[in-house]
Amino acid sequence: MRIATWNINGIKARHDNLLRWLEQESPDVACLQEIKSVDENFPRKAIEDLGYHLETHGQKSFNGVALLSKKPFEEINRRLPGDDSDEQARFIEGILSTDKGPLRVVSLYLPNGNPVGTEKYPYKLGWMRRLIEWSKQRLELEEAFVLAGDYNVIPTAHDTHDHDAWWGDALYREETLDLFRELLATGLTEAFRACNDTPHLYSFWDYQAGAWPRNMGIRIDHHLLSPEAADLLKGCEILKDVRDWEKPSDHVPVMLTLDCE
DNA sequence: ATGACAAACTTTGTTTGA
Repeated sequence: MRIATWNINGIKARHDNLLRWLEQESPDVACLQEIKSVDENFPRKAIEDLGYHLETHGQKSFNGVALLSKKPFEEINRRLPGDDSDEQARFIEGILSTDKGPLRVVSLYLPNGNPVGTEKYPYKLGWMRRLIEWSKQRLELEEAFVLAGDYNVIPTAHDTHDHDAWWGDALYREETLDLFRELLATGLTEAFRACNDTPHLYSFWDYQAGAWPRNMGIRIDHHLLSPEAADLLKGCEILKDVRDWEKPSDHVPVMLTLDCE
């Protein structure tokens, strides 16, 4: 089973790219972020015509996540627990049946948190603490799950083109990395780094300043696996060619392969 | 030293993103 995560930066702007990519790669599951659409306006038909079941958790203008799956979802849960006042659409969980048992797949869009010093940064840290709690509770089930998404976290200096340029940013500073490590320490495996120790491979390149042609990127889109999912890990790769397409997102898809059907 | 790019809506500027 192949499970992609991709921040598409707007379904309206990326609809044709998404369709072309789904036809080309044919992932079993796709976790999308920044759909930037309310659920009622999400263009479903062409995606469903490719054979995908589609569930969204959208909001107007910003944020928004979606799950696509060739298999039907047994259950869908929207919103990350822990703060009923949080109105931002950043989390959707689906449960699938596989030949190795149930598999939970989450598409998440972790808050950016910039600028540090505004209310946005403590919102990010609070969201990460809620995700840690979610992970601890789900791990008690001892089932396979995949937390896939745009984490807005640069895990290590190997995941940026320039440590000094990024250090201190909300994506790459002590408090952020402490909580990311705490999340991993609940018992999760970061799939890409479990498969590939080559430094300076990225999943995001800014639209500005020629960041893509100069390869000034960061790796912030991740799959975190429960132990039961990590036992099924076969591979994980960044599909960077998509960044060269016409009208690209600033993120590229990252594709996880698990040994289940 | 500065700005630089894209998307959506608040739409001919502003807000957000990273």
